[in-house]
Amino acid sequence: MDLSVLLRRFATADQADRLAGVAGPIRSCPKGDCLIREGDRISALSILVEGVAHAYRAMPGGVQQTLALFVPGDVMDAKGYICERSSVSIRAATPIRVAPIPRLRLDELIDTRPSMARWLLAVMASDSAVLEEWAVGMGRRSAYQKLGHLLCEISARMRGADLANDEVCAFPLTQADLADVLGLSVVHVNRMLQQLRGDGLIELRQGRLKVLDRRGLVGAADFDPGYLGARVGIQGSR
Amino acid sequence: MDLSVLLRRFATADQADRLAGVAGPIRSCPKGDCLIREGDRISALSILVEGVAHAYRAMPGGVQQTLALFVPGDVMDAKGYICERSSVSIRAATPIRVAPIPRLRLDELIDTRPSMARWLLAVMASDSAVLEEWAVGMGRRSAYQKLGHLLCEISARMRGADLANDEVCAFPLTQADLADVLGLSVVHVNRMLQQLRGDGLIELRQGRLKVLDRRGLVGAADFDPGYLGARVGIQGSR
DNA sequence: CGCAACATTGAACGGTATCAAGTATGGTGG
DNA sequence: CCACCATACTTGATACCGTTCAATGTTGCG
Repeated sequence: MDLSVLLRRFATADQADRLAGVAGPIRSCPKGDCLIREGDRISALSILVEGVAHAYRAMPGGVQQTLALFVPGDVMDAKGYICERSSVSIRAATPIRVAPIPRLRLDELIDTRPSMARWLLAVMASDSAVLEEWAVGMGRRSAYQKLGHLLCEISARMRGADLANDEVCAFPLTQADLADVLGLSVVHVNRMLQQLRGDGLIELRQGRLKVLDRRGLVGAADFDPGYLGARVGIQGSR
Repeated sequence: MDLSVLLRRFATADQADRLAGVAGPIRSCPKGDCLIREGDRISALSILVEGVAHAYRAMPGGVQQTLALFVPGDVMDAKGYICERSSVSIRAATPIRVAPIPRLRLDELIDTRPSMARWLLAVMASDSAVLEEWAVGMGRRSAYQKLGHLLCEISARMRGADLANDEVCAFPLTQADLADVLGLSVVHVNRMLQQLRGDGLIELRQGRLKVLDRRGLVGAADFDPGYLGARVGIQGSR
C-alpha cells in the first residue's frame, strides 16, 4: 500500500505526497516487539503502514493500561513527537510495518508550509478525540458497555482504514489485550464477551470479529461515531 | 493580571505579546454559567484569565463526566478550536474572566508565523498529557488513589499558575465536582476524603486545600509531576 | 505428541454504588 | 437578629459489579 494514499485521511493529496516524499525507509517489526519505550527520545514521526499496534503505560504492580490503538494510516504518538519524549510504550500487536518521518525533514516542512502544521494539529485533535471518548468510557460506563463501545470503535476504524468488508473485520487483540485497554480483568472481559454473544450482537473467534446487530450494539454501548474520522476543519485562512 | 504574562507558560514573551495583541475584549461569567455547550461552533480560542472552569460531557441518565479542569493561563478547549466544533460543555466553577482570540486573527498568525503553530501544538500536547494521565487513572487506580492524584495535580497546577503559596491553595471544587471528575459517587468521594484526612495527608475545608504531607500524598497516589508544566519542546528548526 | 498461549468456568471476596437519613453552613428576606 | 431555605457535607445499611484465585478446556504449532 502506498504511503501517500494512507496519509490522505487527514492530509490533502498534495500534502500526503510531500510527507511521503520525506519519509525514511519502511521498517518491519515482528509481533510483540516494542518500537518505543516510555521515556525514549523521539526523533521521527511514525506512521503505521501495516498491522495493528498499541500504546500503553506500565503501572506499578505489573499491570498495564493501554492508551491508544493504531491501525494502518495512523500517526503513532504525535504527542511524543511534539514533546520530543514519549510518555508511553508502543508495541506491535501483530507484525507491523512503520514509516518514519525524520524530525529534521518534518520540522522544516512545518516551518515552511503552514498547511503542514495544520495537518499535525488535525492529527493531534483526532487523537485527543479518541482519548477523550476513552476517558468518558472508563469513568461512566459499565464493563458491558465499555466492551461494546470498544468493539464499535475498532470496527469503525478498521472500515475507515479499508480493512473491513461489510460487518466483518480482522480482530488481532486477545482478551488480555482487551482487558488492558478497558482496565478490566481478563476473566470479566471473557464473561462480558459471552454476554454480547448471548445477546446476539457479535460473533468473535479466532481473530475475526463479525457484528451481527450493529443497531443493537451501538445502542447498548451508547456509541456515537461522530468523534472518529470526522474530517477535521482548520483548512487555512488564505 | 496581564494576558501576555499569563500566556508565557507555553509561549515566549514575544509570542505572548502578539497573542495578547489580537485578543478580543475580556468577558466575565458568573459562577455556574456555561460558556460553551456540546456541539457549539467555536469561533475563538478562549484563554482563562481568572477563576476555575471545567469541561464535561453529559451522559445519558443525567450523570456527567468531567474531562478537563482549567486554571488561569490555560487555553480552554484547543481541540474544539481546531475541530471548529466542541465535543464538551465548559462551565465556570467560580466566577471567571475569559479572553477570546478570534479565529480570523489567530489563523492568520498561524499561517504567517510557524512559531505560532508550534505554540498551539505545544498547548495540544500538554492537554493530551493531562488527559492521558486521567485515562490511566480511571482505569487502574483505586478511588483513594484517584482522589490523591487529582489533589496533587490541582495543587501543582495552582502553584504553576501562581495561585498557591507554599502548600495551601484555593480549592473551589465541591465533593460533587470531584465525583464528576473521578467517575465516583459523591458518597464515596466523601469517605475517601476523610480517609486522606485521617492518614494525615491533607486538610480540606471551606474551599481551601492544605497539603500536610506531600511526600506521603505523592507516594500514595503514585503521582509523577513530570507530565505537567514540562515546557514542551518543538522549538523550531530555523 | 506435547507444549504454550488463549479461552472458559466457578466460588469467594471486596470496593463502590445506591438509598436514605441526618448535620453543618451560608445566604436571604422579614 | 432571627427564621428559613438551599447547598454542601456526613453517616449507616445493603446490594451489586468486578476482582482474585484456582482449575479446566481449547486451539495452534514446532
